[in-house]
Amino acid sequence: MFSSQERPDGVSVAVDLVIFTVRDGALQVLLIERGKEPFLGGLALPGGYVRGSEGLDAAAARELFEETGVDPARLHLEQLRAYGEPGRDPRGRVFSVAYLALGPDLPVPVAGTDAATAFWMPVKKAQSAELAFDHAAILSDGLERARAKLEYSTVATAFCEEPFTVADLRRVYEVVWDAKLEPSNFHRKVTRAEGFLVPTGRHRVADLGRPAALYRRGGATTLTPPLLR
Amino acid sequence: MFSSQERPDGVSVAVDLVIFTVRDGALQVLLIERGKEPFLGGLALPGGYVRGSEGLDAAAARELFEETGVDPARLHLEQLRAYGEPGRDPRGRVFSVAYLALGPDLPVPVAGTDAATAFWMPVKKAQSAELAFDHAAILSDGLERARAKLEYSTVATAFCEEPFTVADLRRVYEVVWDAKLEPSNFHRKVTRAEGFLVPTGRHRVADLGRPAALYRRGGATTLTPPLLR
DNA sequence: TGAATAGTGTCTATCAGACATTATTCG
DNA sequence: CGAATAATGTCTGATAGACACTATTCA
Repeated sequence: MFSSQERPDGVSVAVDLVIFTVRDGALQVLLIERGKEPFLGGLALPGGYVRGSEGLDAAAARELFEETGVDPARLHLEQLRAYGEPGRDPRGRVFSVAYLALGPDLPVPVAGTDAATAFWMPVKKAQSAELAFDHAAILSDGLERARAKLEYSTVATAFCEEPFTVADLRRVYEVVWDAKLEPSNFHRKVTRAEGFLVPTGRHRVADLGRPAALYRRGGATTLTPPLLR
Repeated sequence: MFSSQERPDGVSVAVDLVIFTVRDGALQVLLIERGKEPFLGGLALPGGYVRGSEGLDAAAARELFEETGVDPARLHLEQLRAYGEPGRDPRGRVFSVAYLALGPDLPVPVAGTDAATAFWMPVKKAQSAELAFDHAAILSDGLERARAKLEYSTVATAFCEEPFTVADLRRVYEVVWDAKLEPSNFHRKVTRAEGFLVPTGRHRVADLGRPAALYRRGGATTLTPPLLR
């Protein structure tokens, strides 16, 4: 049905995941130590081939579950972009569609199906490390996407376990943007933004200081007005 | 080297292009009438298979040139996203990476290499028409990306042939956003935005009214402060 | 001069950051 | 009470939209 010129052979498509969480006061990314060639023993983003019967989103959700054991419904998962430079994978022509996943501090992930070891690493450290394939570029794109989305969307709440406080949310912004934010102005802006936070009416008592009001995620996905960096 | 389970066979990767221009006071998209099955005679976005030796960006640039005869360097070209639902192409497992191209009112495009007929169609009309594959969704995603990017980036100038006037640029915003903008406030904002417009010192005399100052694109890619819809 | 478009100035409500102040809890 | 954090209030400068006004051209 196709000439080989029109429809190139030997092509495969994978998904790679940039999974971020806030942990120990730092933005961390889930990495694996590769259990096979190429880059055996090297650091890489989790991922795998898309199966014949599944779509890209489904493949990303499946890989997410296999690598972390976490229900994908509890995380924010969105497509980042596709990568397809001819030399990006020494095995041949492998296209990769990268996904960005954001979630609360997750249980330490289990070993994946590739018998690879998965673990969290601070993003700053991961950017200095040598990552396999073009994963350094994918990580960089994922970080920039996450930073940008915090401005004009409500995804920052994906990093928070419900219920959460305004200070919890502020620490997410501070860690992702690597910047200090004025607590009182931040409080005013996020509580006034329509559909961002829903008060639970309850409070969380800390070791010190006035108890903070607890919130759940609101229904809005876009943040109006945006919170500018 | 690979088991068939790990690396699925019979997979191909294509690029599809959402090419927008402003023409006759409306946002228009480049469509082709398909010259072969499937969807023979139907309307579709231009596109084609990625070749063995080229990357995604290169494939998009090549297809752009083949469909429009226009030097890709003169257009803004960026990746939109990847599409890969199993049933999206009746020929089999075809992944598509969609690109968004924005350019000034281009010469009427030439027939493509697939012996297909290419032509401009107003976006509103194209959204009512039946498009092949999942191209209606791709067009919709492209339109939303273009609308959003006009807010916080300088890409709107990609629609203007240099040199251009502030009114030319305003008409781009009005057509893409489908909204009227206050001319005087628009003028103030775009001329003050750092790196957006570079004055040429020259003016364009119209049939009527005071001659308008002519500008070229500035070096900035992000628009600060953003122009909100 | 009148019509039309370009460009500037002005007014006001709103919103940002900065920071003071009050509220609530624990030790 | 003192320390610490949460939450509200206040002040000021910047900006947005609305719109008046001036500038420049052609017929």
